Amino acid sequence: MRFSLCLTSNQVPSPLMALGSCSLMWFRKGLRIHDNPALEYAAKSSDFVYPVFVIDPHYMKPDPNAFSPGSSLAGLNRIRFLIESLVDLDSNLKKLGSRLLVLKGEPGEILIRCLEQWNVKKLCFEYDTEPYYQAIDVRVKDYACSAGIEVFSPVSHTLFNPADIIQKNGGKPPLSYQSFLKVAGQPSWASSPLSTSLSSLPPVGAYGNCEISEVPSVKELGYEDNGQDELTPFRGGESEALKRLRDSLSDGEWVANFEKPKGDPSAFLKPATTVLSPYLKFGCLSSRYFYQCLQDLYKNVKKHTSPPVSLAGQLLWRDFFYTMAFGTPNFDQMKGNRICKQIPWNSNEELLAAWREARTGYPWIDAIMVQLQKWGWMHHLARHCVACFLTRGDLFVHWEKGRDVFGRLLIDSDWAINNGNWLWLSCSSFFYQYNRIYSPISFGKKYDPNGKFVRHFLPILKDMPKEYIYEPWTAPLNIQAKAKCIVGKDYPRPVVLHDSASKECKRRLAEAYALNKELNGLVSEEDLHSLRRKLEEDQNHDIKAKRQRQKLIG
DNA sequence: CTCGTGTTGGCAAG
DNA sequence: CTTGCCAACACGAG
Repeated sequence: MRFSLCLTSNQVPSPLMALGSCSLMWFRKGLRIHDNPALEYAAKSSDFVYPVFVIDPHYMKPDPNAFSPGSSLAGLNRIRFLIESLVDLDSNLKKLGSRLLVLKGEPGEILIRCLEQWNVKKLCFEYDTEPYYQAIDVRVKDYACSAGIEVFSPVSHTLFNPADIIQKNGGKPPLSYQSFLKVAGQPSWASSPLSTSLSSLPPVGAYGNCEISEVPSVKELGYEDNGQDELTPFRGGESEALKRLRDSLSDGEWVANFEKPKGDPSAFLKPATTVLSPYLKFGCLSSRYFYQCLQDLYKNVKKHTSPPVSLAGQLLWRDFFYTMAFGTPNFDQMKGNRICKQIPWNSNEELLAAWREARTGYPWIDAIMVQLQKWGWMHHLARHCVACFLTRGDLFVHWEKGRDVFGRLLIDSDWAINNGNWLWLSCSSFFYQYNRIYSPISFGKKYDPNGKFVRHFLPILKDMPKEYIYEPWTAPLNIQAKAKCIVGKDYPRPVVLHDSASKECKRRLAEAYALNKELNGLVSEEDLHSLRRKLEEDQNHDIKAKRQRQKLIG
């Protein structure tokens, strides 16, 4: 376990010190009691513990200009999930004789003010590898060190410490999952049981004139009841996370035989996966505890699946992306990203909006996008389908645009994993077989030939016969009329033709790959610009040639 | 340099 | 339900 310790004890003794030693536990992710080393350390030999959560306006303040209800960064479903998680955390802290102190403002600034006012001796918080927190944490740590406050910042959000893996691999993160597994080995903590219970916590100290509040409601944060008919069915919080974990683990056979690629993306009444990702994202569930439970279960069965497809393999994917993201400058963009292929994506706002607003005209794609808006969660393969469609499969829109939409609307959206998967799906990194394109028609049909998933999330198509539900534009007009869904009026026509669009995408990627190879990855903005022009010229030439051919035939 | 491998494509044939 | 083919890539081990 890594932590930084600063004991430059030049602090002037204050009269308050006689009251006993105080610790501050700063919650950000890690919204849990179980397996929380920072909380445990804060509680150890302290007379008072201040459990603090700072409401960051950057993340929580309503933004009326955003394309969906929520803040500028997070949709309402995820904000609600976070609030529920905080309410649960507060209630669990109360059971231990403590409570959650909620403050509002820029987190670094607020934290420093708390440290100043409360005579804190130990500052404890879970280490966070995201750039946003890295910047805040440097500032807070600097202050704490200069004030002689001990800082304890353990890595407990992931199975491994990304920095350890990078070091073991010679300074660079392992670029493939298999090499990651080899370098990572077994987690250091896995040999002994994790500490998962706390019997009590020291009381909260006096907090003077700091503005403390209870966990606010979504309404108190300034969000109107938007009257949306269907909200996410997933409730936030550690209690819910542990319940869901126990439910999943209770079917040992299911866990032992779990194979990620074999799940049914159209299952929504009973999803084909655990739906523990949002709880892992906020740390309501410890990934280490989950991993340990899985190892215990595997020990007691005859045979079980293995990484990458097993359930434990999914946690390792999470660590893989965390490590890649931590060790790759500009991981969240194409420019200046060492591992990202430079591709002349377009920034067609109309195509992007059609995708985002579930009106591409492909019911399978649109239904998934509605599920994203309403639930903030979709099956992994459903995410693949829409991400592929937006980028390398059909629309050739920049993956960063899709990343932003997912980043906002998913309740489990996680900076490292979201960016990693968009790099993957767009064939920008990790995965390069751009000929393998998910069909927006046949992929969904394979799992759900009757279109139950489409009918649920796109009720306008609920009476469309199953023969046409994945391609309603092919239905004869009388059938469209009978189904009360005229394509072009009640439901949009396809924004592109999949056959020709996907062929064009493949051609563009082939050209872009060749350019990346030729320039050894050092593709400048001008290079991309001229490639874009060349591709357009070729396309126009193709179209003209086709017209000529048609003229000759006609 | 070659060769094997890579979490999850689509399609047709057997 | 399984197999082979499509057309083809990057990466890393040797």
